[in-house]
Amino acid sequence: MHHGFGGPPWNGGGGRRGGWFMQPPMWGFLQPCLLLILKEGPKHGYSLMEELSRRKLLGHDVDVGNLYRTLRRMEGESLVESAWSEQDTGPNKRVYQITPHGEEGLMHWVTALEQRTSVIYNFLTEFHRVVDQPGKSNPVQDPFLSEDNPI
Amino acid sequence: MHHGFGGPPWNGGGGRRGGWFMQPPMWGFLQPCLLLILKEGPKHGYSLMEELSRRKLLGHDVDVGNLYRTLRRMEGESLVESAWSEQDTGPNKRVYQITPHGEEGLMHWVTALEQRTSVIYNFLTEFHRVVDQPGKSNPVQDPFLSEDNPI
DNA sequence: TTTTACTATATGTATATGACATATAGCAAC
DNA sequence: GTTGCTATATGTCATATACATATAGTAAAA
Repeated sequence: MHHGFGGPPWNGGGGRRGGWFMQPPMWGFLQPCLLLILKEGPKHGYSLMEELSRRKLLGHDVDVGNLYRTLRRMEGESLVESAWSEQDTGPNKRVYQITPHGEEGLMHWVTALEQRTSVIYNFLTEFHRVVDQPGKSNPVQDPFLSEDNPI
Repeated sequence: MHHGFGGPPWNGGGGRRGGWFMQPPMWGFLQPCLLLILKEGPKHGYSLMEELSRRKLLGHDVDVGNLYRTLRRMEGESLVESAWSEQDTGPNKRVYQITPHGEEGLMHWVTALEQRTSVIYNFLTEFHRVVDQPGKSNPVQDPFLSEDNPI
């Protein structure tokens, strides 16, 4: 079934590439993923990308452009530090290291994600309470207003 | 401890109002919350706002401006429909009703949130694996590179 | 009567992140 | 010389949020 209206891809609008109901983005989640990997030890951008893919931390493909831009932003916010590593062969690498402020930021992200889990759990519970009602008919469709719904 | 650098409030940057490490936003989550409430029956914007606060579905305060803007966008995407309800007393109300396309969108959001839960769970598991290591010292701080971390 | 407060809808503007495309460069294999 | 991989980076647009502000009806308080 084709809907003519627009809107973002995760609402069935299609977006630029016409995908119906794609996954909405998990905002800002790239950052704590990078901090977590960097907490295990210094790494450069490309290997961070590979590690994100390998361990499937993000839940979706990594956008390389966003990865490098995010790392530079995080450096500007003193969450990470970088230094050039000159290679004997191949292009040089910019190696990143987590800072104490970055570790602090990671801890706060962990707290936020724990809270987020409970918020989602609460939503899904409410959803099933509303939807999985055996014997109860769906809410009014027509007429628009009814005595059951005093607005 | 005061950090001089900028950045968004959820990175400890302070933002406009100087709060350190506030919660990062849960992007797009307002929409499924509205759809869920509307699945129980038609409602107007202001009462949707009250219901969101009362049931604490969002996990944070509702921004009234974003609420009305989101409802208008959702109507443009045919997720909801609206009609003016003329009041005997007080200002008129624009009453929203969920559409079949909106119910479909809600279902896809539920799927997305279930996946999101597992992604967060995976992240938190990895985090505790990395951090809660009794007897293991923290990763190298200085020198920047070490033999333990062949980059 | 002016002010305050509540109900109700809406717009203006700045910001942050994501999605997608593109640019640059070293190096190796074919 | 073309393709492909490693490695870093910018350009541009879309989208949702945060915060401020505007408008209007009603009612109670000052």
